[in-house]
Amino acid sequence: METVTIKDIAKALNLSTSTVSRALRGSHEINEETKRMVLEYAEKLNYRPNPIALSLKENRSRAIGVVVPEIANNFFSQTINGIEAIAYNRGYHVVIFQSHESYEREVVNIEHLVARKVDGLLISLSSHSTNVSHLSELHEKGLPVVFFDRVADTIETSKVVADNFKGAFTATEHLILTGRKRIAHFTGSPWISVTQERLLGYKAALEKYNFPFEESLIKHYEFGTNEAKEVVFELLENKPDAILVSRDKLTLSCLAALKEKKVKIPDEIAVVGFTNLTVADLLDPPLTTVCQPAFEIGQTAIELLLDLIEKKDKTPQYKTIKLGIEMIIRESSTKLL
Amino acid sequence: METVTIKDIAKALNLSTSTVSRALRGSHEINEETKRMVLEYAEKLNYRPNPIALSLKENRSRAIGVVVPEIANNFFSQTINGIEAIAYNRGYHVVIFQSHESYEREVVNIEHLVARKVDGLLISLSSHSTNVSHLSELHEKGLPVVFFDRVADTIETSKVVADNFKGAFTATEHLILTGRKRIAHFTGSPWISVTQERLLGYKAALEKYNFPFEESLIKHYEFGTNEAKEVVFELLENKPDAILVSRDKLTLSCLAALKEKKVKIPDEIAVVGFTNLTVADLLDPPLTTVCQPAFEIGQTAIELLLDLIEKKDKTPQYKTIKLGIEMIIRESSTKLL
DNA sequence: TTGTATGCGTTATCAA
DNA sequence: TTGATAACGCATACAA
Repeated sequence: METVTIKDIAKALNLSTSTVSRALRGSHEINEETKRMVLEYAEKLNYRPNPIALSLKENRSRAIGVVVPEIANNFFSQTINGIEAIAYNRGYHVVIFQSHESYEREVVNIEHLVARKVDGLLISLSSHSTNVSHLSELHEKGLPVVFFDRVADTIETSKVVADNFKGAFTATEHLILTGRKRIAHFTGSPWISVTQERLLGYKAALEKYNFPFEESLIKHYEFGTNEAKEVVFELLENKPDAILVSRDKLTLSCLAALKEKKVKIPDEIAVVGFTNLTVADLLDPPLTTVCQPAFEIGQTAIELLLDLIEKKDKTPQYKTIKLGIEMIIRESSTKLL
Repeated sequence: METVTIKDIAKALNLSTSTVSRALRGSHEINEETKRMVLEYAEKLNYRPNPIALSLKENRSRAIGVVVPEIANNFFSQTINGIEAIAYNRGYHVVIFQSHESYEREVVNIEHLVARKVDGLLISLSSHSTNVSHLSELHEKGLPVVFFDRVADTIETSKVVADNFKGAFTATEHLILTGRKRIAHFTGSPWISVTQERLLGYKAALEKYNFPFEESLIKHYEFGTNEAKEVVFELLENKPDAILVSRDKLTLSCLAALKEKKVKIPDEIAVVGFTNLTVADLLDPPLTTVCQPAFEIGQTAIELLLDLIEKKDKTPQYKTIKLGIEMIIRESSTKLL
């Protein structure tokens, strides 16, 4: 795979590489005629500057590193689309890594990205990343980092999240107002920010209506342990009449578990899922969802990051942006209440 | 973001950069004691070789470029997981780009990847890539390229696909054997390989059972045009009693369209979807699917690619691998036949 | 066993 | 207006 370099052009045109470089960069300290010649010839040979050489020289790459727990997930793939849409327009490209919910993989991924001299980092923490020193070090060294969705409270930088508290509050309130008495919450690892916020929202709604908080109605599922369905079965033993579920996969597992136990939805148990599943409408009954604005989260996050990158000289303006979350109550999901 | 370089180590230890380099590379032409010292100090400073400098020097990157139409799609995200699993173990990393079903984006993506000196390319063509000269040129220049799923017949290199012919044949035969008389086929752009293979399988099954082939029972949907649901409505005018649908999104659109028209599935119309949707079991009735081995396709593709890359000196051994496809007939989807 | 010099592709600085 | 040179980080051919 040989490629055309400035040298090739210089040799062919009997010029020095610096002159060719100037011509290509559109410098003004150059003869118009020479410039024309160079550009023409470069075009003919389909010359492309070598970004690797540029990276080495400038110690940057015009690339953004993105680390997500997984991409086979509606929320994250939609977020990535939002990130890409903006990055593409602003001349950056996006390098995506998956942590697969593993702390170790996350650390390795980030090392790779840093070694590759990404100009900034967008990250949603793996569910096992309780220690974030790998990130705080980078942040202190001056690498622009923006968190989205699963954030680290201990690191002071920009963050973009959905209003998980409000989402959980609204969903729980909805269940209460439609007559549910024993509302369970099936959620993810207790130490990730999203889980905590949702749990708080759930509790706040219970409190508002003077519902008792029952520990046994909360179940956490941790990735890579037992089957999520089993956890739902345990939950069912405590006789909930509604379940508020966090995240795509847990929602699917919950529905599968209920189906397996032949539980009638929503007659016996109502379900509300925090999910960006595209099939919620097709289910029977249609699933009531609390939907995160994934695309917008991605867009907002990359915009904040690019701002940090491009104003790197000034003292950084960190922002935490909380985007509205939408609850979609689909017809018939509450029909029997 | 300053980083530790060989120079820093050399200076601190009063050595030349070459000695340090040798120590780090584990060369044998070096004093054991010096080596120990260097390694120790490098460890202490958390030295990491700069892959960009290496890329510039060696004209390669230990990175694989992957171009897919979109990642917010079960099939492709699962494929990417397969690719990553192998690449990671063999010391390569994976750079993912989306063509968003656009020929122009695909061309730009590939240019980026080539400029970044990827060691090889894995690609599933966008639905608008009828012209593949951008790829054949690269292939002729010696860049290892492996196609998966949506392949280019005109380029002679390794390819990994599912047995789409057989999948469509089996599905159609299943519909025939369960008593369907007017089997429609709702599918994607006519010029992509997958569409063609499936169409052939569908036709072959009809032929085997002496069913007439009816042009009006075939509908193609092209991304970015009108609504997929509208196309299904058109199809319904021709009174099918079964629909074989290609791809995730089309299957969802088809189900949504049927639901909107209050068509009873499978009583009035049976549906079989070529899809890797994880919710097929949860639908009512459960959806019969023809399921591509996405993870394995990814694994196989990257293995072939790495073989091409690592045996670049020898004359390349191109293979076309067709992986088995699985039809999952879920209970009750045929209950009334 | 170690050091010096060179080159990968590009641009910035300085000299002509 | 143009050219020569150095530098980015690393590895290696060659010299010591």
